[in-house]
Amino acid sequence: MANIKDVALKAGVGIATVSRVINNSGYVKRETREKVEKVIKEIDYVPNEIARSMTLQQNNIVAFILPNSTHLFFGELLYFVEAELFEHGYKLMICNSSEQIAKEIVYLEMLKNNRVDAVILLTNNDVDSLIDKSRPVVSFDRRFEGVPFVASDNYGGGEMAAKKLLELGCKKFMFIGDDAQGDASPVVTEVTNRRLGFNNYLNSIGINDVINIEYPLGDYIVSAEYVHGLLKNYSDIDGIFAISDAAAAAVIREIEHNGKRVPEDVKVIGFDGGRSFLNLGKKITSIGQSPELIAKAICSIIVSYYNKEAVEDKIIPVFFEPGDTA
Amino acid sequence: MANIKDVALKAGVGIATVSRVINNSGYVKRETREKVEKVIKEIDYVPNEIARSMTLQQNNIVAFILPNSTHLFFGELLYFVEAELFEHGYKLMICNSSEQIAKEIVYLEMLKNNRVDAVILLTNNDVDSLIDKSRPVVSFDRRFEGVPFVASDNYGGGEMAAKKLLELGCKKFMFIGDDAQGDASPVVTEVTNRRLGFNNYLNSIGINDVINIEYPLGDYIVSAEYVHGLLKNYSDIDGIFAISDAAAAAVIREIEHNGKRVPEDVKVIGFDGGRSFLNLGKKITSIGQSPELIAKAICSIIVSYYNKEAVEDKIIPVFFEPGDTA
DNA sequence: GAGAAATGTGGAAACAGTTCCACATTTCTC
DNA sequence: GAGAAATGTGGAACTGTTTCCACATTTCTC
Repeated sequence: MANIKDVALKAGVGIATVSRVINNSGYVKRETREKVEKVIKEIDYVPNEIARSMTLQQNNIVAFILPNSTHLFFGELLYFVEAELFEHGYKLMICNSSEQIAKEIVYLEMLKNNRVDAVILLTNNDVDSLIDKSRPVVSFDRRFEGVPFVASDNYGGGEMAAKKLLELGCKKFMFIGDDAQGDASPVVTEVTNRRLGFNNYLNSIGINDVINIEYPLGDYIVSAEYVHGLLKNYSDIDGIFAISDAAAAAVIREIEHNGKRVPEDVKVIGFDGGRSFLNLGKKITSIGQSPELIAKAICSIIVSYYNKEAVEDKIIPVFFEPGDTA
Repeated sequence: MANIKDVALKAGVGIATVSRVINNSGYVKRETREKVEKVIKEIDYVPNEIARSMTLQQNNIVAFILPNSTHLFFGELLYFVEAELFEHGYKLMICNSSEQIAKEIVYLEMLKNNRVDAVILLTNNDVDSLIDKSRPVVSFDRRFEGVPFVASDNYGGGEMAAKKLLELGCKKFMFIGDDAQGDASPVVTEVTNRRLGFNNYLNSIGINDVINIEYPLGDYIVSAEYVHGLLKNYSDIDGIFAISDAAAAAVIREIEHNGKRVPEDVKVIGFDGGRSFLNLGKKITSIGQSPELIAKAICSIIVSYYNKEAVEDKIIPVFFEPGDTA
């Protein structure tokens, strides 16, 4: 493949001049520019971005580490992040961790090697010590010391779900989420915030018997048996807030399987936005997160890094998405 | 950040020796190796992959151009492609074209600049002239001259759907797909193959009144009105094969909206595999494509490229995925 | 029309590695 | 124990850019 030297030689100018033409920088006489441009076309020269990134110490590659792009919401987020980065001239490298910390570690190392310009981190694991904080990192949904953070207003979302279920006349409430640690844990995850928003609001109006049950991490893969086991002891519940739409769907299936009707007997609100092109029958009522706004927030932080501006955490509003299950 | 020279200096050896230690190549005395390794740890040296790719003329980055990772099947494919590439030590750059040829063009150009090692192409556009065929390219679901090709056995899938609907007693058939060109077009897309498999099989047993109707490209975004318009003139149809599960879902919704029952009055088979974690109510009966097998086929072609082995097209079997709609 | 400012150009260093080659030392083989 | 083979090491060229710097030429300004 032709390189800059070939162009310079053929055009009878110096390498520096060709570089100036390509980058539209410095002074170049019109005729010289035209001559060079002609040669570039002729020999089909394409600047080597790898060599550029070497001198510039910058490659405009952003990496996105996420558990699983198959998860609808993550997939949407990925889509919008990519679109937004594209607008700003960055490329996106995707790293599915499949929830495996080992894979996350390998990726985190690899990204160091590759001098990736920025990393977007979406993980449930405690990888604090592995993050190269000397480089731009943005974390979604999980706080790490010294790393800018973007998340939906999960606490507000929890409150919203509680209010809605109350409004609809529910009396006995349940929260379902992968919130292993409970209040004792030092780590306040965003899932915890959903639970807290939900519980605290209900507590604040005198409802103290909210049931909180644990749903396995990685909410998109659950067996019917598992869900059955979770729910079997709670027959009087009539208002459920689930950690995700996927969890909500699994729960609704189980409830209906047991002969109760949703939403007539039990109302269920999920989280993420209830979108699904494959939905047949009911649409899940949900607290929506906007992947587009989140993506924009993440990217604006990355852009700020590039411009050496100060970066700060961002909390994105959620919205109520009506459906057929509450 | 420390570089190889720093290591060499501190360890009192030559740069070449450090390189040999890192890459485990050539001869290095045990003591020397240990000394170097110690220094690497001490000053936290991480080899710069950009510089490496420059000399090696290879960066182990594969790009995947696809319309939209939000589409469930594409998202799954992306997931498995990434996982498979990871196993082989490659990184994946993702390029959502959003079906816009303009964005595809920009990406195709950019990937040339970045000397990406290989490109996986998933497009509906005629970008033949834009493909840099001097470099490894694999195309999924769309044939380009001189580009290795991977696809599901779409023709077989069409036959399979026809047989199944016949088996279930259907009498009047319809195919719904984004197959604008019709038989007259020179381009045989894979969608065409699904249609042909379906039609040809029915024709071969004497059924010649199959209705083929057009469904808009980008099957994941359609309005109810649009679908209504498509179907309103065909009240006697009782067996439908739709181009995708998303299309099937839209069609089923419309049919039920019009007071008919699925599958009692009309049976519908989709394409892709019927998977969806958000499904409530019916699950779509479908001809399944295996994203995992497809991903493996794509990656094995890329690996063959790297090893300078011959590459050849691969057709991946499909399977019948039972559901509630046929 | 002289001196200053603006414009135009190319050489060479720098970026951070790999690898060929030459040379030195050690180990083997008969 | 001599010659051959294997092992060990560093220098330097090379990958393809950008950019600083020095120098040349043109255009302004009074």
